[in-house]
Amino acid sequence: MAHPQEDTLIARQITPTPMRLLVLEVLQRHPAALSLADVELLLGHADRITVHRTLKTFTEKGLVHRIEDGSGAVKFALCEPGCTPEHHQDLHAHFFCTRCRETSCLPTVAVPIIALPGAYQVQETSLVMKGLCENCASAG
Amino acid sequence: MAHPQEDTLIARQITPTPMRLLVLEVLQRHPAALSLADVELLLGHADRITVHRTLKTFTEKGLVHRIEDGSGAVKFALCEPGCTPEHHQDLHAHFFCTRCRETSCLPTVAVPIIALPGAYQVQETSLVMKGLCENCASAG
DNA sequence: CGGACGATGCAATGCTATTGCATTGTTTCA
DNA sequence: TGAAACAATGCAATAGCATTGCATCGTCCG
Ligand SMILES: [Mn+2]
Ligand SMILES: [Mn+2]
Ligand SMILES: [Zn+2]
Ligand SMILES: [Zn+2]
Repeated sequence: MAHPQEDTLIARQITPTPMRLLVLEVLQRHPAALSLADVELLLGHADRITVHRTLKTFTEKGLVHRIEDGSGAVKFALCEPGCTPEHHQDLHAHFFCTRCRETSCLPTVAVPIIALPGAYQVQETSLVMKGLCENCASAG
Repeated sequence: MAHPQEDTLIARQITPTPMRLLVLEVLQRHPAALSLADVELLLGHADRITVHRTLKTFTEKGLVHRIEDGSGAVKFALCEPGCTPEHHQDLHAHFFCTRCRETSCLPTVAVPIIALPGAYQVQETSLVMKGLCENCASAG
């Protein structure tokens, strides 16, 4: 067993490959949510498209979730262990810092369940807050 | 007084021009939030960049608000009369239909005020729900 | 009239996401 | 074992949205 990450991938029915292990490591190592460009940069010399498809596979298998924070680029973050592509356990809010442009998960802030008037059928709810993150707020 | 919309623009300190009156009319006529491409299409032969700058001006003056619904394109919708660029009165949720790709304001659904742990400074909160709109849900 | 300023429109560019296709590598099975 | 089948990769190309540069036009003053 070379990498402990292999089990993580296999558990989600993702064939482990060197590239996928590298992307997973980067996601595990960084606390903030990462965009495609972020991952590409952190990996050094990785092909952008392969990383893109890796993240797409991870999303489809329930290993990561997508965060649309309005920054223009979709961010990705690891899911909780219990998540599946259909039923995510980690339905939490996200925070986008307008100063350092970092996006972070707020695992303690649950997305509220809201009853809509009329015949709306809600499939997904996203709650994004913008402002200054803890670092930037204290840095002035 | 040629157009009744002129007063609306003047009240927001926006110089009325033919293009701006046309864009405002389109926004008033359509209940759903509109993207830049939507407005361009509805206007017929309008220059995309001019419409873009018109919407930017409208946003800066507090006449419309931006909606980032994750569709890839930013949507725009008219604000309530009391809104200013700094203090929006209409802090409501939005709904994006995954079938017809229309985005609508939910004026009756207020964005919840959420206290964040730590030193976060929230400037703005966005609550977007995805699913089937009333039309698409009843159409099956 | 002539300058100042704002609005407009065309061209060009940047950035993100996505697809096509050839190649490589690995698994499967006769 | 060897060939077919399949998945993953990487380069090229494309699409779509947003934004900037710059020249032009029009209007408002002085
Ligand atoms: Mn998250
Ligand atoms: Mn709205
Ligand atoms: Zn920050
Ligand atoms: Zn719909």
